[in-house]
Amino acid sequence: MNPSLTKKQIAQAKAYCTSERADLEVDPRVEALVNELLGRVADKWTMLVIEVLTTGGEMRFTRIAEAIGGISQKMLTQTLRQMERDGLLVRTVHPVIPPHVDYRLTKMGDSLAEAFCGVWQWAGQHLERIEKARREFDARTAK
Amino acid sequence: MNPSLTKKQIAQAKAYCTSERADLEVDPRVEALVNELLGRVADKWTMLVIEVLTTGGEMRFTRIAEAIGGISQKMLTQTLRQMERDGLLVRTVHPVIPPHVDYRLTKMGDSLAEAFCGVWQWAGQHLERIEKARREFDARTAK
DNA sequence: ATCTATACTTACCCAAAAGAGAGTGTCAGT
DNA sequence: ACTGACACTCTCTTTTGGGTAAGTATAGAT
Repeated sequence: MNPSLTKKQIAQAKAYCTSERADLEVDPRVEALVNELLGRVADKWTMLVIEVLTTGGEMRFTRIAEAIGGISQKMLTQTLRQMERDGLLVRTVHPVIPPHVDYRLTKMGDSLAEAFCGVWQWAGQHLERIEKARREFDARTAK
Repeated sequence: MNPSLTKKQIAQAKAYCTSERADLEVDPRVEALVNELLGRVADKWTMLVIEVLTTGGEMRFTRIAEAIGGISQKMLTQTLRQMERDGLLVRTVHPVIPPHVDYRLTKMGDSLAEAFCGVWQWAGQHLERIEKARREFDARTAK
C-alpha cells in the first residue's frame, strides 16, 4: 500500500463527512490509510490514556496507571510510546533519581480528544437504546 | 459491573465533552459502560461496514464484502449480526433461491456514522502530520 | 549493608481474535 | 448429471493482545 497521499485525496477525506455524501467516490487508498490510522489510534488503551490526560493534565507514569486502573506496566509503556511516536503526547524525562517522567497531550492529542467527543456523546446518548435493542434481538432469536 | 445507568449518569456522559471539563468528576461506572460500548461498536470492521452502507445504501452480503475488501466471510457475518443485535442495521431476508439478503443502516446506524465523522475527518486532516511525527521519532530513537 | 522508590525492559506464557478453507442447501441453467 | 450462485456455518491454524514476574539503575534513607 502506498503511504503517500495527495492533496486531492486529503480533500476527499475531509469532504467525506461534511458534504452530502450521496455519490461521492472516495479513493480506496485514502480509506485504507485512514483506517490503518484509526485502527492504531483508536484502540482501547489509547482512548483511556487520552481521557485521563485530558482531565488530569500533565501526569507521570504511575499516576496514569492508577487513574486508568487495570492496565499493566507493559501495556502502559507500549501505549505511551506509540502515542509519543504519533505525536499525540510529549514525554519529559527529568534526569533525577528516582526517575521522574511527565506525560502531557500535544495540541494534536487534544484535538483527537475533541474528535472522539462525538462518538463518546453518541455512546452516552444511545446506551439505553442499544441495550433495549439487544434484549429484543435476544428474545427474538432465542425461540 | 452494573449494567444499568441512571439519568444522572447519562447526563454526565453527555456533559463530559460539551462543557469545559476542568474538574468535572465523571462517575467511573459511566466510563466503564461507555468504553465497553465503544469497544464493541467502534471496532475496525464495524466502522468499515458503516462506511460502506453509508455510501452504498441498501446492499447485500457479497456486495458489502467486495466493497470492504479483505474481510473474511466469517468476520463479515459476525460483524453484521452484532450490528443487527445492537440495532444499527436491519437485515431483510428474501426467501428465494439462491438466497437474497439485504442490509441497511437504521436511523441509529446513521447517527453513529455521523458521530464517527469527527474522528474520520481528524484522521484525514492529521495523517500527514502523524507520518511526519513518526519519521522524526524514528530518526531520533534510531541513534 | 539493605531497602525503597521510579520507570521502565525482557522473557515467557496463555487465551481470545482473526484468517483460511472446506462444507451446506437448493434450484435454475447447460 | 453437473455446475454455479448465494449466504452462510464449521473446523482448524495462526496471529495478536495482554498478563505475570523478574531484572535494571542509583541515590538517599534506615
